[in-house]
Amino acid sequence: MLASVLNDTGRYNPAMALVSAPQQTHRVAVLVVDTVPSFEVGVAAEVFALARPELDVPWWYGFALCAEHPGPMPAVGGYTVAVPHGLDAVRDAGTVILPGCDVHGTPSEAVVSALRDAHGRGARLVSICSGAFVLAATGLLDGRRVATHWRYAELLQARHPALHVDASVLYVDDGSLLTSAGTAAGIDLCLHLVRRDHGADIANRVARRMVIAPARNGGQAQFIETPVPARVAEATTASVMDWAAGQLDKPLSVVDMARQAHLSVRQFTRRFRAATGSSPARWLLEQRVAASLPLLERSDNPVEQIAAAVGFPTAASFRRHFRDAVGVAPSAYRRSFLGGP
DNA sequence: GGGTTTTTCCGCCACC
DNA sequence: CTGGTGGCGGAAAAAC
Repeated sequence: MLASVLNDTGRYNPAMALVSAPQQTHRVAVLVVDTVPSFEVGVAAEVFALARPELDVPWWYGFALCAEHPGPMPAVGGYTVAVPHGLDAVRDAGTVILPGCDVHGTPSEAVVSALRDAHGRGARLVSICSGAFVLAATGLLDGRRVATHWRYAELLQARHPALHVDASVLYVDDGSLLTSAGTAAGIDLCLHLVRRDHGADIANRVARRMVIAPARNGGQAQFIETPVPARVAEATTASVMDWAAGQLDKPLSVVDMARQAHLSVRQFTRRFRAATGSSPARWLLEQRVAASLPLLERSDNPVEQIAAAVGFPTAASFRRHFRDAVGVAPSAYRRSFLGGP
């Protein structure tokens, strides 16, 4: 195990970064404008720069860390990063990531025009946290829904009144312009890009290797996908998921969901997997367990009653699946809340 | 726990 | 030929 972990740490070679992905759309440039935000740059490097020989994909990303003036730059944490690339990397990239920066800074004209040019060429512009301030300076976000860190939402809105700043979502996918909330939401957004490029299955495997949840708890409500022409599989699946999530108290089966989608069970299962990377029954089970958590925490209804309320056929099967998913029995879980510190 | 029945999943193939 | 679709059957999982 240890050996495989060590082998997996993939060396980053700046000289190779821009040639390892043959096509422009596969190149990711991370553009820093002042102090290097260690965590966010690290997230992008982890998702896009790490070698992933275990995945059976036709291509993976090229990666370039860049700044207007390449060379040593201070990083959060008190060390120095030798930024290897200049704005050329932005011109060559299909995806440009703007990690957090000083919200009181003003991006230079060179940076702004490099970003506008990249977007004009069809590149995706992606911000994490306060990176939205740099993106907003280009004017490209005007009239659009935008995510940023909740601490900066008001400031961003005040400075760019034409934006619709939404502080309640993890990220917003507006096709070629994507914005995300505070630091860790950058992980969600980077995985979302992988999902768009390679499908849910590959994205889930990347998430698993990063040892994080493939999609954050709470389902659709926490992120918004605007106009992007949603793929058929995602549209049908999403509406059935909404429908099913609204009546978890009933013992719905995969057959019921397929009927709701007006598809054969076979075809529905196929689309569901294409859209989510999981199977309908597994997803239903996860939803039921997730729905039981607040009931256990906030009510003292008997476990049997909660089992029925979230659609388990019997309390025995609820206990079994709860233990599988959470690690402890429902009663023990509740006790840990009542006892509380 | 252990055995039986039912449900789910997925490769495969035939059909537009 | 390509690509979406539906059904079959057996393995695996869940329910009982």
